[in-house]
Amino acid sequence: MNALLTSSQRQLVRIISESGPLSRTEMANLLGLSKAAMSGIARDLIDLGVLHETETVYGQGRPSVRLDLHPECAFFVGISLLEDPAPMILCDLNGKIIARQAMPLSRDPQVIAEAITEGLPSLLETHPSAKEKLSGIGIALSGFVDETQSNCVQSTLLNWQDVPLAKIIRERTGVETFIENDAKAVAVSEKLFGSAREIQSFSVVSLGDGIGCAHFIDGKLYRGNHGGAGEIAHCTIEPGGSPCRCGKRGCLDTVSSMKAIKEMSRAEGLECVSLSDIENEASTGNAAAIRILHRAGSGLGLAIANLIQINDPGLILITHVEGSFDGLFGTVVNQAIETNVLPRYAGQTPIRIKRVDGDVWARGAASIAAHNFLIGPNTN
Amino acid sequence: MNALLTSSQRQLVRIISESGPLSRTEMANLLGLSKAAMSGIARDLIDLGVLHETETVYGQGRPSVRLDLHPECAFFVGISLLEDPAPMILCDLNGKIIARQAMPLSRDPQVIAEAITEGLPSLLETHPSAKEKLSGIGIALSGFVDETQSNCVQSTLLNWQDVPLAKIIRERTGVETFIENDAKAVAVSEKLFGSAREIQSFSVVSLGDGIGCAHFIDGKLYRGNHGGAGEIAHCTIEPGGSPCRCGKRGCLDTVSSMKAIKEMSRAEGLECVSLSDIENEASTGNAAAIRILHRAGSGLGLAIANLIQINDPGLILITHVEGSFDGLFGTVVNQAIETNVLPRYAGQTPIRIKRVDGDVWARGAASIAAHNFLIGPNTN
DNA sequence: GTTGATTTGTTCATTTTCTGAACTTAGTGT
DNA sequence: ACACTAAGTTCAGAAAATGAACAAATCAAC
Repeated sequence: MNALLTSSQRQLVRIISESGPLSRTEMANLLGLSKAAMSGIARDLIDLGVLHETETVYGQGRPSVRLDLHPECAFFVGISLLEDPAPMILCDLNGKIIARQAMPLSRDPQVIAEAITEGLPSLLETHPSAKEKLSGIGIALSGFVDETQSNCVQSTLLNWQDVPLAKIIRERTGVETFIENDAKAVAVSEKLFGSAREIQSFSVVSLGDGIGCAHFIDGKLYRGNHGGAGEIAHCTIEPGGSPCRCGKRGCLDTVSSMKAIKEMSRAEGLECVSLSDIENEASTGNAAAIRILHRAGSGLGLAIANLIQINDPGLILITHVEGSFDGLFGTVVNQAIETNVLPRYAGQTPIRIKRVDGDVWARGAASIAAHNFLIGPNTN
Repeated sequence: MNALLTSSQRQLVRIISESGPLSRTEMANLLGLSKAAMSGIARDLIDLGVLHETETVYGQGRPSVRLDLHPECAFFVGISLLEDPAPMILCDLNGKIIARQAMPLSRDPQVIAEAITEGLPSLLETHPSAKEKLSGIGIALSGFVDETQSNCVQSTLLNWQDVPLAKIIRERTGVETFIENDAKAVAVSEKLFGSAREIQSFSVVSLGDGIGCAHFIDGKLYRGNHGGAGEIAHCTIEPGGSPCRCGKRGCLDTVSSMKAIKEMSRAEGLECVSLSDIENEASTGNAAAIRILHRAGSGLGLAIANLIQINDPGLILITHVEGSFDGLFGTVVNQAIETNVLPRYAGQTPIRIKRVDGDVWARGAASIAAHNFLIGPNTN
């Protein structure tokens, strides 16, 4: 369906998805086209059901009519391979989740493809036009993905090496499929559906059992030369520090990930299932808890400060699933960022904290499919 | 002159400047145009004197003829405001330096504009067609420059705050003028004229009295949200370390810049005018010299390792004016990079060392003008 | 109210740009 | 000398964008 759009039509879809609803005149200016050309392109896209007219904006002169993407012109399926069972969601172009189900996780690509094929019909049944308008499947996983978003180059969690997962699923289901690293998928969903819509360059730091990070640069996901951009978790934060599972020492992952915080707590004899537990201990004055949170927060703050110094992003978005960010940990993180960023910049880079729910990964996965639908593989 | 090129013509110029000489068929494929369209566009550009035919490549079938930019279709002037007197060079589209002269440095933009206007005629006289084909002036300076490459937002060295230098010079000389941060200018010249031509994403780290850094990402200079991308010099490398002139502590600048190395040497009673001096001391076993070089090298290596982890560039190009990089310092830098990069990546990111001469900044400045001529301000 | 100013969006003839197909050109391989 | 291959050209026709005139929908002012 996307293939039958002309290049101008695709450009238009792209700027609307980036800038939100726009009038025809605004779009003409943004694309450098004449009003006459715009008029035709907009009409065609409305006829195709891709665009629709929304609010009317009154000013001096004839009011302008904003055009927006029709949320139900395309549907996407997103699957997260980070949990077992693997969540599987159906959502529309606005990122609205329409249906949710789960499938068994497997390490065998063929079995995954089979499970998806089996799960699809019941998922698509939840909306009358989802089946015919299904435009892509997205998959989020922990690991490295190549630039075609088709092959998983390496995944420790899944024990994969050069697995052409997207191709296998594409062949099995007949639906366009793309895979992506978990953190990068979250960044794309924040750009497409979330709070970073209008920001061209930003970084997402996702805090969970591990620490993920991904960058948008000049409006595009930057994947890095080997797909490894954003591997902040293995920045050395404490030179000569504790050994990390990656083989080196003092990685951010050994200090500030939830996994590390839990382990350090356990070593100190503290009960810690979630961040709140140790925050509670700290608030009652437990020295060990305070020490752990301080160390973790300073580490994460330093890493983010380095990121700011190196890339000067327009926003740092910290996403977390754990309890809260208002306690000692969050405070220390913010302080550490402040003290390690060039004073000229301190406070200049907005830091936004966002608590996310269990749907992040699946929704991120769906956004990968949506992104490929909206922007397409080619950057023409 | 550039203004009269059509958008297709400009696209073609851009891909040749990025990929080097190409045959018409190759260009047609890269741009997604038909051979017929290419034929016409190429003919027009050859008639305009922008392109010319170079080697003929024999294979099966009719041989293909590579087209390249005509080096003398445009000339550029580059000026470095980093030294007094300020070097001023004339170069062609290949970055070949045709003439060199100098002008007095000033902190008054009007005086600078005046000095340039006075210096231009004699510089342009050195080549018969330079005057009529002068296509831009580029200026490199130490400080922050806005995204239009026209205003200097802030420069400590020149004691400037929001100085519209490019506009002033443009008005005074009537020539298109762009300014840029020194490190970013070097990155552009390496992409355009240097050893990073074919690499889409890379970072340049320039080591001198200070430490500069700039990134190319997906074929474009990434300036950062406030023009501050690459301010690696003020990454915290030694938490709680020595105070830096920026106001914080333990910045890379206080450990690994030539300025820092020289100061540390002096504090230890060692004579140190250039890096070679202290390298010599170290090679004779002087413990203090070894300690200083170790500390400086580890710091720089750690910072570069962080950069690799965060951005996964396709190349790190370290430029330096000082003596050599084969001694202890260079060895320690490389070791520190190795030990602080995720083992999976270690050795995957090429590190290239390049000794540069005194023309770097002026040539970098000229490349900024060339870049604006070739790519244009608009990314259409 | 009515009128004028103002800006959005449409229509249509014209121009610009690109394509497809046939063709020419300049080689290689046998 | 002969077919074979691929590069590049030509040209008629299709596609896309433009400019200018115009219709539409509002505000502001009298």
